[in-house]
Amino acid sequence: MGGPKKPEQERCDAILAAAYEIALAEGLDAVTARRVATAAGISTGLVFFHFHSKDGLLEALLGVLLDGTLDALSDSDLARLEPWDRLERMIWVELERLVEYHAAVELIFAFYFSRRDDLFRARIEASFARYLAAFSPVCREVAAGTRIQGDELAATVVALVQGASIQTIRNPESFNPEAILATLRAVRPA
Amino acid sequence: MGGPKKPEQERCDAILAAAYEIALAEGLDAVTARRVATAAGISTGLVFFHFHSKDGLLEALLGVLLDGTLDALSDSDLARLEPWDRLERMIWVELERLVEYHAAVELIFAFYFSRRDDLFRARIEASFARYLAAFSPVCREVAAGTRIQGDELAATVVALVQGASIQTIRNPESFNPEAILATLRAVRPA
DNA sequence: GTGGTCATTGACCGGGTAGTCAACGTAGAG
DNA sequence: CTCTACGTTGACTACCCGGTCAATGACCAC
Repeated sequence: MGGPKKPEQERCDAILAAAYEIALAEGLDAVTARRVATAAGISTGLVFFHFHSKDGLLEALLGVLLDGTLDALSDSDLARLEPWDRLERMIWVELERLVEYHAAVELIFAFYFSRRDDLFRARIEASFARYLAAFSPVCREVAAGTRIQGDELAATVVALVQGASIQTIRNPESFNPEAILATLRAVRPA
Repeated sequence: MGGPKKPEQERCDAILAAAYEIALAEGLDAVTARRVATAAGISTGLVFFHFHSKDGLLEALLGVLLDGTLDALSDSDLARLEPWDRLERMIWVELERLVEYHAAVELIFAFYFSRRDDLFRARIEASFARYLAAFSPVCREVAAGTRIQGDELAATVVALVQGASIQTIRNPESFNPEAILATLRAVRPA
């Protein structure tokens, strides 16, 4: 028994990397303490030593997923554009990211729907809510002086982007962000 | 051993009803042969006698879900309306249905994301595809004579409706279909 | 009645799971 | 060098799962 020691951070990262790989390749159900331990080249007990429980491991894994896929939304360097152009640009960037990270986004949805308690949902909900927060300002600008209500537009945009994420998961190859963008451009208020 | 006999149909319905109830109340993971049998007041063996395997039971349950929630889309009695009014109306009806059946829709998504093989996904995909088929004709009519492309509009509408279904699941109480409809009306082409 | 068909039971099996723990190495402090 | 603190191991427990099956009863045709 016993074996070489590594710093906590390094071990945790290795375990999470193994869990991430298994989840991507075979889905959330395949993420068991044993399989993760084997994939990381350590014993099962060590997983619990570092993450206390399986839920602890999954929470950490969810954190990795959310940090890597949903938390880059920003319109800081777009301030010079007209509001509608900025909105279009933000949507475009987001749709491209959804295509790129569709496997990770699928895992996030798998987390969301695998449980009904708040353990995972609260975290995911917070990330989703950031969508609304990110789109709201520009939507209000776009709506100003039109018949459109800013908050209603923001709700619609969020629904559209999230629906697009489902399309991306359903069929990553055939999903075409350009179709949605083209429609938006065509209904652009004068 | 042995016990009162019931016709196959009646038994299957009772088992499915029990499974449905458990799934709604506690999620898909809670649907085990034992729990379903207990809830239906029968023995575990009988579940397998009637459905052969757990996957068989889940497939049947998914069928019940899809029949009850996604398969009523139709625009037959709306032919007299202008294309755009018809599209609005269809979206409205669908959004209201999503709110009403949000628990069942959530279960459908749980089915979708619980597995990555085609056992459940193919069935759900077929139902989702019917969305596109249902919206395509009216979208083409709406697009005729405008800068909008019919098929692109249809893809956008499907994404919007499916995104709205996620919003409904996230927060059934606060989700407001009217917000989306109002935005659509505001961007309605002349 | 009698025989046969079939729904029904529940104990049972093999297997995978989360989580525990006493024993054991290893490294660093004194 | 020794002692202590802690990372590490893997066998172990308790549990629940899907699935099987011989025994059993209910029902029907004759």
